[in-house]
Amino acid sequence: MDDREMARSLRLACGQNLYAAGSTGSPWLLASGSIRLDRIDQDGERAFAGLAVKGDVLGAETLLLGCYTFSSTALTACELVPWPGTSVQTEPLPVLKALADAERRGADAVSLRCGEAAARVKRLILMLAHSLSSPHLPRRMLPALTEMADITALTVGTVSRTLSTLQAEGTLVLQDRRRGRPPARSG
Amino acid sequence: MDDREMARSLRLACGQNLYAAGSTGSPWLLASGSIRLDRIDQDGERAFAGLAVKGDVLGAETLLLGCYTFSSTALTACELVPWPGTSVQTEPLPVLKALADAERRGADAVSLRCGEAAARVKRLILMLAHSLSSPHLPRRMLPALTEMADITALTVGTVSRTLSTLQAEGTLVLQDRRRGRPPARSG
DNA sequence: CGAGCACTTGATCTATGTCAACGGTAGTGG
DNA sequence: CCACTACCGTTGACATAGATCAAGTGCTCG
Repeated sequence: MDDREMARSLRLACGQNLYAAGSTGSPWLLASGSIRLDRIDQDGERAFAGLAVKGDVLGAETLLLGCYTFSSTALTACELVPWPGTSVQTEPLPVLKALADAERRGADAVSLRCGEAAARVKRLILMLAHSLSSPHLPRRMLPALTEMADITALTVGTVSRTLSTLQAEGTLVLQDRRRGRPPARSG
Repeated sequence: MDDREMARSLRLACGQNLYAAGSTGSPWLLASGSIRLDRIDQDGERAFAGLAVKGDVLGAETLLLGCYTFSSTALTACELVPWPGTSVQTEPLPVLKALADAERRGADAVSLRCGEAAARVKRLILMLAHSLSSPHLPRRMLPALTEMADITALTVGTVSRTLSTLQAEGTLVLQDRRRGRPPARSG
């Protein structure tokens, strides 16, 4: 990333939207944080469709379609840079990277719906914190329980109980227990 | 598709593998039928990762990586043609089509894990039969119950009961009730 | 200080899993 | 042609993970 791109980079607070499905725009590279992708299902409901983490490319489909297929919302604070940046857009290689990302993302999202509640929540936390080595996790790294519940197809209550169990076992150590109300959203 | 490609096209019987994760190869376009994609999860288990239907591109990641990311197995009889065929591989457009397919596939796979058993099974059947207009569905269009159970994260018993209910309701009409043992597999 | 939201926790209910028995179909080998 | 075998699918009885409903705590903001 050169200086121009650095200047065009974008920060999102937890809960902010990056873009909405159908709106026009261009692709982004997620430099840090985690983002939730949603689409409108056949019932008109906004439904979870994927999870993007550090290093992933988002919205590459705009190169083909001009507009975004999914909506995207920051699960935690995020940093984004324009993509593919200075390299020529007609080269296939960066697009193939986006393709590989999209495939892995889809498979990961499916795996968050497999198995028991504890396994699902653990897997989600590992995906969100996969760069961290210690089990000590700042609470702010995790999205709200409502989000985690949505992503894992569990309920808030179950996620809460599961997290308590994991902490009691020592599997997970969260540093600041409570979240409180998030900062006011501007999106 | 020109004559050369037609000649290189491939037919798969229900249950046959097209390729295995990690093996070398090139992309395919699924001309008819449905294919299940799997990957090896962190426990070494083969886990459902996506569902490809008529018109989808499979294995586009080989253009980047040389080898397949997922394993692929025919859920029903399939016809495949090499992709991107005669068009130049360095052009980004076909790759972008593969990208869009991969994204939709991921979101569809997630949606098959949402909601109650009946809704999940219904959604799967619609995806497999989306080209059909009538509710009358030849049983051979559907994959084995074990596959459907795996894909929807239900059990064989539940899928069976759900299908019975849907048929009793008249929501679904299957034409030949039973499947029996599938033909001997050569792959 | 009051309102609203995020989270926790308890009691109860239920959809679905588990376990098990059975029948039907297709392939196999005599 | 007829067992024999191996699955695939169906169905029932029972167990349970997680949903639902509900009450309560503690943030943060205005």
